Amino acid sequence: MASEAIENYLKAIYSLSRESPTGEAGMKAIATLTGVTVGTASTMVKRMAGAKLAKYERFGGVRLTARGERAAIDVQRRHRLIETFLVETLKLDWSIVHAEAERLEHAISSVVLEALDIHLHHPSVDPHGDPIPGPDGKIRTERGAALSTFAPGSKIRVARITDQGPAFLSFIAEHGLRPGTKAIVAATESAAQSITVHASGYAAVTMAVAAAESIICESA
Amino acid sequence: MASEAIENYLKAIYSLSRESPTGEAGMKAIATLTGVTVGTASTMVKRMAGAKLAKYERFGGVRLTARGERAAIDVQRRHRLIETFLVETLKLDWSIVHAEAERLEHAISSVVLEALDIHLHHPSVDPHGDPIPGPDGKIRTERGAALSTFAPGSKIRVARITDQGPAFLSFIAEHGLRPGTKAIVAATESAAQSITVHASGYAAVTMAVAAAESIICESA
DNA sequence: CAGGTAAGTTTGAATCGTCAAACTTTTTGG
DNA sequence: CCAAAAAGTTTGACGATTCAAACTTACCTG
Ligand SMILES: [Mn+2]
Ligand SMILES: [Mn+2]
Ligand SMILES: [Mn+2]
Ligand SMILES: [Mn+2]
Repeated sequence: MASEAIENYLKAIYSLSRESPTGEAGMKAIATLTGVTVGTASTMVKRMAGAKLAKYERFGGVRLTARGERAAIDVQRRHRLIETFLVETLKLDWSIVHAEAERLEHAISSVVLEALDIHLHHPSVDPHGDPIPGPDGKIRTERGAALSTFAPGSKIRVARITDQGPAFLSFIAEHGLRPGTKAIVAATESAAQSITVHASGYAAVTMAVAAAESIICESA
Repeated sequence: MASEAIENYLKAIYSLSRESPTGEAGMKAIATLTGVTVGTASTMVKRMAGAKLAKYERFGGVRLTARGERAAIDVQRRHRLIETFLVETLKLDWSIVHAEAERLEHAISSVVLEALDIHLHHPSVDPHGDPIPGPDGKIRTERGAALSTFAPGSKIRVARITDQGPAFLSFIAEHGLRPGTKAIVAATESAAQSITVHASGYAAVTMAVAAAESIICESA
């Protein structure tokens, strides 16, 4: 099995290459996401290439091999099931579970994981709305567009939150913006680079368009 | 915080010195319990002494400092609460949970731990009958005597199992011998070094006296 | 008490993961 | 096209944890 460190690199490379148009991750981004210096990331990626988990050439981008990708998805499944458990069963606040899962994901065995999955009745998304990969590594495709792309008057449903920071999560939850809630885009103000959203039963909230990029929604 | 390795040494020294008459643990025993060579144990204990977690002198026994003991008890609390959770909530078999908890105990934060404690309604013993230390480090004293010390005809109640091996645990569970069950000592045969126990609703079972040392019971 | 055995210690080496700092290559904006 | 800037690579070092093997001390047994 991959070490805890390697598992973190796998996740980082996986999610970075996911959102990059080239399908490759840069060293700098890998280093930042894993909280390590660029030199360290470079060294470790080379080691991962030796272990047939990643593929890269000097000064070129990094991508995972099939083996590496599968391993990354496994870690992601563990992470998301654990987050779901922490919120659903232990009633922890969704704003803190990401950090907790970051450590537990490396210590849980597949026996415990599958028991957790059964206990939670095979959830399909985690508390942030991210899809939970199946035990076979299959992931349901994610739909939706950033809140920032909706026009005033749009009726939306929050699908996912891509910023896992506790402060942001707490802030938006106070205004009802959690995965599943419905809301209306009340206004956009291009001069102020702001967008105002109103979830029924909550006070309307105005936030920067940049912040609204982290809220993925569907038309509703 | 202590590293995962150090936490394992802490637990080993703690439980060994607990059961030793001198209150000290030997290097050989520490090494065996942690699955490491004696040289490594020696090196690590010296390091722990430097960190004021253990106290020892060359060629003398090892004991924990107050700080070390407190840290060891914390790990034990985590271990036992996790075991309880795995059995009670996730319905895993008690014969395997020890090994699982051995890894998870190092990854769980106090926030998650206390949430687990609440979810389980503050259990006082783990699935093997071992007491769960309180968050303050207090441990209820353990009563009972080894099954091997009871005379034929004794009515007993199983209190704890001190052998955490899956094979032994599965074996005795098949004969109803879990913490809490009542049974009668049907016979002892000194020539065969055996003892026969009968739990109501189960077939009587004969085992070596040495094996019966691992089953702690009270008169009932 | 004298050996012999068991227990404990030291040393030298290896692996893993990391950093800082020097260096190299690529990219980018005039 | 060309000089900074950004990105990436290497090297040397370090701390943590471990092993094997040589060595030392303590404990027992006849
Ligand atoms: Mn992690
Ligand atoms: Mn999540
Ligand atoms: Mn452990
Ligand atoms: Mn136990």
